Amino acid sequence: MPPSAKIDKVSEFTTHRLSVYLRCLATLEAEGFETTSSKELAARFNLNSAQIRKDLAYFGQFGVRGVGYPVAHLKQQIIGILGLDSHHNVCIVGGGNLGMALAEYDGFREHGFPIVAVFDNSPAKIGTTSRNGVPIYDFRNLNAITESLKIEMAVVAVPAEAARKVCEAIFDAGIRTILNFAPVRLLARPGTKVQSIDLSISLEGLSFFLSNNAPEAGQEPG
Amino acid sequence: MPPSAKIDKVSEFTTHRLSVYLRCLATLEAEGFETTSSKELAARFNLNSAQIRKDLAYFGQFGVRGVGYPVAHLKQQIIGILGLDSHHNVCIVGGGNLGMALAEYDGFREHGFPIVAVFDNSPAKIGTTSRNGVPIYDFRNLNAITESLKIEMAVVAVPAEAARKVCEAIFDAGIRTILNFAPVRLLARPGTKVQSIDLSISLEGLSFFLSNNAPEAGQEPG
DNA sequence: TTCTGTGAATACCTTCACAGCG
DNA sequence: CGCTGTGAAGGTATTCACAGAA
Repeated sequence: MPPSAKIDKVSEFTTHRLSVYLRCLATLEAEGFETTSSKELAARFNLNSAQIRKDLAYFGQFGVRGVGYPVAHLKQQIIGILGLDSHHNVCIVGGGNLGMALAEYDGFREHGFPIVAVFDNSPAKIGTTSRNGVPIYDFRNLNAITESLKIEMAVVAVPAEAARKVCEAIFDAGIRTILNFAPVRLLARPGTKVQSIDLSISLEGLSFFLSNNAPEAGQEPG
Repeated sequence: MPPSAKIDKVSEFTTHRLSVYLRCLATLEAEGFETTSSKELAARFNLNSAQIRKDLAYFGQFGVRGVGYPVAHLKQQIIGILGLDSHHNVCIVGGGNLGMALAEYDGFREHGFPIVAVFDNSPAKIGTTSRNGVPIYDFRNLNAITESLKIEMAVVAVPAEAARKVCEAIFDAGIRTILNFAPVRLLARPGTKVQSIDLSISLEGLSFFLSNNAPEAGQEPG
């Protein structure tokens, strides 16, 4: 069977874990390991070894029974599966506080996602660059610049009110993936994908924890 | 029964959704609505109405059968449940690229999570402030400053290699909640909570999507 | 009647446990 | 033997569907 046969069935949980495995394999490779096992990988984080085997089995038979997985080869396979063998140009939409912060963060580039443009609608900003040299363009030129710079992903960092409209414009420009920081549930069109990172939700989840878990025992309910 | 009786059973999915409901209620209140229903809330995002009723039922009986939920009251209840009726002081550990970007992002403060300190170990940075005036302290003074500034949450923005050690130090200082940006699985101690935001994983998930979903139909497997 | 609150049913994800290959 | 790959079992989250209160 072709390795892509099961690919529709893989959940986001699985693909997220693939990223984690990839990281671990990079470490193992750097440490000189040539082979590893699902058990060893599982021990490195807090995971079940069957989970790892199952995740990998969605994409092919990478292991050798009785032996384990060849580190370098498996790493290369996961890179291929995740599409990380080539760069993906990214733009940031929204040159405000968060947008500029993200534009100036090197982590994107280091992981193969270079930020090639910021889009904003403020005349004061358009034509300038971020501190690390990313040019700020007029959002109205999104379509043309997306094409000329081969942009494949957009990071949405606009206020909540604007997010939905901006999202539509991004899809219209032919960008099919969005990393959304606006506190809004954006709905992907068929053939597109939205991944949301919601700082408020994360913080409020921690706040909930603080409210409902006293520092040291104590509060008996009822 | 006391409203806290079921509180142990609520999953993170539920608390995250509570944040979403809260936002929606704030909008509805601003729009002048006095009452809403699980159906109406469900329609606003893409959710099932039973889900909403169930989520809310963990914490009490806020609705009126045949009528719905009183917007202002429910909003206030959720604020209470999430512990958002008071501020939570936050520190950022790691004054690098991402850490400073986050320190200069106003969103935290606007949502009731003021950033009161950045910790770093670089002598060049210690004693200076971020562009918006957050002081940068020596990480070795974490314990004392945590106490004097009443810090309740830490944002971890250090390189992967340092994250685990930093996490331990944060817990030792008495901070019980961490928002982790380092690409490492951190394990919470009993009585503490770690919430991770992993930009690489999010980006790689989008990359996977791009690799496995052609722009318009086409790739027949097999 | 309308809409909540909730047991039952379903779908999904994870873990177990083992057959089968090297 | 050891470890992978995988069906079966177990958990958890979501959705259905309806009894019951206003």
